[in-house]
Amino acid sequence: MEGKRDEIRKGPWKAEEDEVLINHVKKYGARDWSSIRAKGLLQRTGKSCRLRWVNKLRPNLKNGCKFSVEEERVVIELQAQFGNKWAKIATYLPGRTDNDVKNFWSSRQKRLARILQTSATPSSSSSSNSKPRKVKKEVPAFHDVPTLQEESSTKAQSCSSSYIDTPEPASIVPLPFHSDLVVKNELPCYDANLAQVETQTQIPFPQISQHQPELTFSPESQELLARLEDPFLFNVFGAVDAPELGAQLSLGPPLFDPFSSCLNGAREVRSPTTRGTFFDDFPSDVFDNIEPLPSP
DNA sequence: AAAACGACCAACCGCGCTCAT
DNA sequence: GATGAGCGCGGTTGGTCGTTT
Repeated sequence: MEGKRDEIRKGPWKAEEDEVLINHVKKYGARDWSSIRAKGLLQRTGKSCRLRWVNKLRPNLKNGCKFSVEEERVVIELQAQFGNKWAKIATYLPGRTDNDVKNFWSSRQKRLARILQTSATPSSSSSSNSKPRKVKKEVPAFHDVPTLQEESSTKAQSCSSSYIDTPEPASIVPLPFHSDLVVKNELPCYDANLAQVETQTQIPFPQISQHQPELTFSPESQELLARLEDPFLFNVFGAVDAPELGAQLSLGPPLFDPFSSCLNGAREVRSPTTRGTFFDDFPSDVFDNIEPLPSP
């Protein structure tokens, strides 16, 4: 009874709770989180309230938007520089939270790891045929590449970031290998902020060329780079799934404006001649020359 | 049609820092 | 200077949804 009142509520937030929290922030600002519970407004810890506000309720969040290619590149570069300082990295990505960045990076790492693991798996292992499905499933992971934003159609409703100003929806046509195109440096806040950090002057991606020794990669990325030397392979990966690799090899620009696809909910129509089918036709033993990664 | 699997995301937890007392 | 509350951050977990077989 009385204990119930003091009970701290956990789990998913209800709309009513959100409303209370928003009202509190309107009145008192985004602080005094603990007072929310002290006042009996919510049975949530201050910590939980703050998290909810920061990650979901704050204005101008890009909830439901996939990371764009540009954003992904920013994350990769900044991660190489700062390490897992997600909050810091998030400050360079308007509308993104540290949680977003963290989740994104985590997913990406898993994906990369799986790709590499698959590619490093000797074809002999497939002789067992124990898990044919696995192999089949791994390959398409590559042509997840241009479709980072694909699912945005299902979840993108609130991509109303203040800085996103996309006049017209970009036509979502995969342009697989336009490596001659130059990535436009359109990161809104990125440059301005980067200017404060000396070592970040290299970040605008167009300058990334085939040999750019000053580029700093995380040890992990360097390891990946060291193990994957087939440039053609990287081209297939494209600029998204292994952008740090792609950057090194001067891969192409973003394939389309992800924000647009996010905003209009359009779903990318994959050309039959994109990387996807490319990999389908790829000889399975092409990866045989890639050494397996040591277990981390 | 259903099971298996992977991707993604929201939320929690623990630790460390800051600041007021 | 010591201490405790509040807060921020990074790591982790669990649930949901979509895809593949």
